[in-house]
Amino acid sequence: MCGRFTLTRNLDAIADTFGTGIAPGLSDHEPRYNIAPTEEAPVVIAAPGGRRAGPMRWGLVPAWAKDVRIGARLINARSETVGTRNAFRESFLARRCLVPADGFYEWEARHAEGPGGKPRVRKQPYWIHRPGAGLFAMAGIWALWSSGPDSRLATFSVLTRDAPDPIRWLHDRVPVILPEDGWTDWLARGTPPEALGDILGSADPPELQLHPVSRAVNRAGYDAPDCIREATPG
DNA sequence: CCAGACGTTGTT
DNA sequence: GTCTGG
DNA sequence: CCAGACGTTGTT
DNA sequence: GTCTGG
Repeated sequence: MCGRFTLTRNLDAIADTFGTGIAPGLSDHEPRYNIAPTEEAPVVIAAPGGRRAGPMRWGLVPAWAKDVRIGARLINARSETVGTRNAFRESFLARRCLVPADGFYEWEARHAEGPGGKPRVRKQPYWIHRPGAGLFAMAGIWALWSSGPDSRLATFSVLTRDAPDPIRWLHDRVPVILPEDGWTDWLARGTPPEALGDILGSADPPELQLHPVSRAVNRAGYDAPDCIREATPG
């Protein structure tokens, strides 16, 4: 499921929606139409002076990891089990975050014929977003990893849940999207684990729309407005 | 006890 | 670091 | 998530 | 087919 997402709004809009200050590393954020695993994105956490948005790498690297490469496999965490998994539990209990987004992608495998009648699969991407393409908060967890005495890397993972009916035909999992009234408790250090489960379990997904887009988005590293432009599939 | 994994998705 | 499997 | 690689030796 | 990188 959530293997790509968009964040086309500028920093002012993010700061405004999430009530954050901006960490130094974010001052140059440009609209993003194709954020892929291992890339950096702005993430909101609770800080002493209030919420703060700072850059983190997508794909959680636990503190005990010997190698950053584990992060490429830890881009999603199932909300149903995130509290019990070795790789996620500590982050779930102590380091939760909001991942600002205004859309994400899912793919439909279309079976077609290639040259010589050979079967091949065309992967048709769909952009999924709120009506009006407003910002929303994906539930996330994060970790700090040290590769040496002076180098620290902040990484995050996006929580998932069963897809709601309007999306299910396309995909059975979606990111957990937290309503604004759950943000503070989700981010707070002191929220008890039971309450966290309630927040995740009661998070009704917002109304979502989807439409097919150019297969240009399939290529990680291609990041331009036509990633979200409506395309005729097939 | 030690060694090795630590995760999700989708597809059939 | 902590859990699971052998 | 998708796309692209998947490997080593030795030579320049 | 499966793993890695983005």
